[in-house]
Amino acid sequence: MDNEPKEKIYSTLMAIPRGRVTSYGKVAEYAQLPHGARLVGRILSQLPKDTTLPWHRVLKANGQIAFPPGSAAYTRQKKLLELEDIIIRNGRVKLSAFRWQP
DNA sequence: CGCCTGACATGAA
DNA sequence: ATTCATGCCAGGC
Repeated sequence: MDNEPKEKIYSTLMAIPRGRVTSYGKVAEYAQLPHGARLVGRILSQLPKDTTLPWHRVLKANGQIAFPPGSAAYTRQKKLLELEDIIIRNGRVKLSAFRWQP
């Protein structure tokens, strides 16, 4: 089967160091999925809740969380990010953390 | 088989 | 900086 993309995405996620974040588009790019930003989102949405992947380190291209502010998922992700020294200011993550290079 | 939706990205007004 | 519209891919109905 063609589970390659999924595995690729998993590998990319695991490759993100602590205290650093990236965007769906970048993940898709490094996972060899051209224009697969939504695919990444799809995959993450289908991740099991007991996953060990750092999905919380994945944000939108503009540095915002992909969830509506105030929602449970948003709060959860923000919490996880703050635990990694990634402070969120006005719904926007610190740009310093956004520069992640493979 | 066609239409709609969604953890996105980008460009233009 | 904000809002609207379009493009892409996969799934669900």
